[in-house]
Amino acid sequence: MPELPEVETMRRGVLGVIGAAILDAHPATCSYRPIAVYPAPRLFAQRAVGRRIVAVDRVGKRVVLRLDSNDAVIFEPRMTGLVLIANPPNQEHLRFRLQLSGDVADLWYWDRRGLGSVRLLSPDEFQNALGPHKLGPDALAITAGELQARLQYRRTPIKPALLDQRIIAGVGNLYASELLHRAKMHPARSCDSLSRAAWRRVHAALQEVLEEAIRYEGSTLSDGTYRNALNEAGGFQNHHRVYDREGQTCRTCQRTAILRIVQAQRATFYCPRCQKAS
DNA sequence: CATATGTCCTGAGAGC
DNA sequence: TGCTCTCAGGACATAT
Repeated sequence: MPELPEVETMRRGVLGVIGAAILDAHPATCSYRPIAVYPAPRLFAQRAVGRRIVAVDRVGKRVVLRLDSNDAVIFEPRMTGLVLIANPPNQEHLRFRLQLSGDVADLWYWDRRGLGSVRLLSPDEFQNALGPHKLGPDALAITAGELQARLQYRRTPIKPALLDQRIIAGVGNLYASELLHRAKMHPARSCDSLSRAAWRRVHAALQEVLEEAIRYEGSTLSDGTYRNALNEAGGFQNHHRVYDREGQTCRTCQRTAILRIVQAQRATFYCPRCQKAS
């Protein structure tokens, strides 16, 4: 489940494509149901071929190639997507290929479950699909005040609220649990019960955990799906304090077993001693 | 508007 | 051992 740290790692891994021109753009032959490609492949290629890549950005949990035509190519990995410049984990889940000019390796989109997408959007389309009414401020750029202002009157539990991309972009299920543990905040605490000091704690923990996870190049869970652009595993899974650690001892208090609960149909992990309910 | 639920997809792992 | 079943969760559609 690539979240902000994993997608940022993918982005950094493909910065070498900046300056290259797109020679061809097409779905990979794949026996599975095709992933979403927009516009349809023929038109996609028509608009992409011959254009030069001028920047590689991240927008929430997506990798974005900016083209000299002002169009953008958006890779959205969702659960199991990868943006690669070498050695895919296997051939059968390769979904899309961008052939590039010069010495630059081709850019591949690989996706085991195929829930992700590859899109080419005009500036208008980009605004409609990924503009500020669809996505909140980036999790690495948001201030403590903005975070508080956007959530403080909600009556929902804080953990699922942090997953709402219109509020804040980039946080997913894994890092929501991790950041709340660092903030010593119970995941079921109602947003409208948090003090200003508590919001500052949550904000500081958010920055901390994302920056640390980026340093370790993201989390590769036991299914091994997530890889960086060179098909290497991340390292942050070894530093998780709660995620996927049900029944194991809390690394902070050294005495309490981590609990797993379900909120909004998603698994939440927390330490009942370090993250008090009130 | 806010909030809740169902859906897509594949493969790992559980249970019998 | 081999089969069937559940589950993982990002984003979006639809319902309340």
